Amino acid sequence: MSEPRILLADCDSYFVRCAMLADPEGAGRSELVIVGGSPTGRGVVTSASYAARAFGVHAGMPMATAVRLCPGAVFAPVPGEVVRGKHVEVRAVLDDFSPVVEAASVDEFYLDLTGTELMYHGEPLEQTALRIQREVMERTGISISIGGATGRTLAKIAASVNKPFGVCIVPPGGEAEFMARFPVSDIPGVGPALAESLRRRGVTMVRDLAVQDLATVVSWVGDSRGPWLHRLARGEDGGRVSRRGPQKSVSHERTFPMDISDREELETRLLMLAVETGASLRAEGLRARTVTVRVRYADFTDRSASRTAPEPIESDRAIYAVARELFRELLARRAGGIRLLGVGVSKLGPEQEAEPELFADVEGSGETERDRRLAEASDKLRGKYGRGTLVPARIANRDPKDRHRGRGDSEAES
DNA sequence: TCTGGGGTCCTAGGACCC
DNA sequence: TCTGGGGTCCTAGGACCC
Repeated sequence: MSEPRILLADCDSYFVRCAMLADPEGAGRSELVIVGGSPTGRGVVTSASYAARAFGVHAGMPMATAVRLCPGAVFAPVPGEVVRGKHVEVRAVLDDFSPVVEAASVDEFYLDLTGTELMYHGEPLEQTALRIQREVMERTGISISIGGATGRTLAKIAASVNKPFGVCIVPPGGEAEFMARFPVSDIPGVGPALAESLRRRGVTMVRDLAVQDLATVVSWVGDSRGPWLHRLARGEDGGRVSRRGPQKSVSHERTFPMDISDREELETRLLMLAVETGASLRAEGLRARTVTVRVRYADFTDRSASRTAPEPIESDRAIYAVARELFRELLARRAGGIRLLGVGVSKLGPEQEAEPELFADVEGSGETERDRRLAEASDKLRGKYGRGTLVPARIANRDPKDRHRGRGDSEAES
């Protein structure tokens, strides 16, 4: 068996690069570019150029803060179309280099080059990585950084070492030494909560963790994360590259520009979200058994309620019917201004082409054949004439100015 | 400074069944 | 009489990732 040879290709400030390509005359001409929600709204920074990062701007920061820190920047919305398009282009280049490519997110790809030594005539992994990097840049205009190691987690950490446009390969056998220098919070999967609980035990760096025995680490972080974290601290990374499984949930949520207390207004928003979720579900060719409603109150506490139907559903009407019941239960539990509302579906399965009479009025699902045909018809209309063509009467009857409020940032780009 | 939107995975308790 | 153990499903909440 040859040693695992795993690469992580990570696009450098990907959303910024896409925004520059989407708007060559605006963002494309500036060094200071910040991509995210509206600068005056409640959004956060999705990505900032390296020049803007020098001002202290970083992903996840409220836009209002970013404006204050870096007022001279060009503020751009998320360029959804370019983001999706370049993802496909980058992927195509990577497919030419590796038989196994896994898209871990829109801007990260794992490559498994295990067993390709003959194909590459014994070329050192670093040379291969440099060639991949150059070719991605030439063919797509996207800058990537590449990390390489015998496991996926180490490859991912390595990719961050020489960013941007860098390559870092961890030599086989050098894994433990490589890991020792990092804070535990640099390990993907160790977030603020776990890092803080380790810090209280005197562990900040991976090297502090590596000297602990397995039983101790398990007693600290639990049976499921303990063995994983213990091995990783020693540079033992069994993580390989695999195809992603089927999608498990579909959801849409929206933070309002101002908190909303009015129930009618909230139920109208809920309907819009149910329609969006239904459309996304059907676009994937899926049906769902569980509907979940999520509410975030003004004080940032989240509450959710979910219900699982005996039979899968797919129509906007059926999703909304369940969502409204759940929403009213949530409101009964706690009143007050609401900042965010979300509708999600899970327990997904494939859409079935079945005999209409077999599915008509299925006991318990509350969804009829008529509901499904109506949903299918509106999908076709939307596909033909664009989103917003067909909205439920309750939404269409509202003031058009009103309809625009509170829409997502990604829609502001068009 | 006042905190997005889309996901995945884990935990823990209760219901229900054998 | 007052008390088993395991498996599976559902629900709510939370950590984490990009």
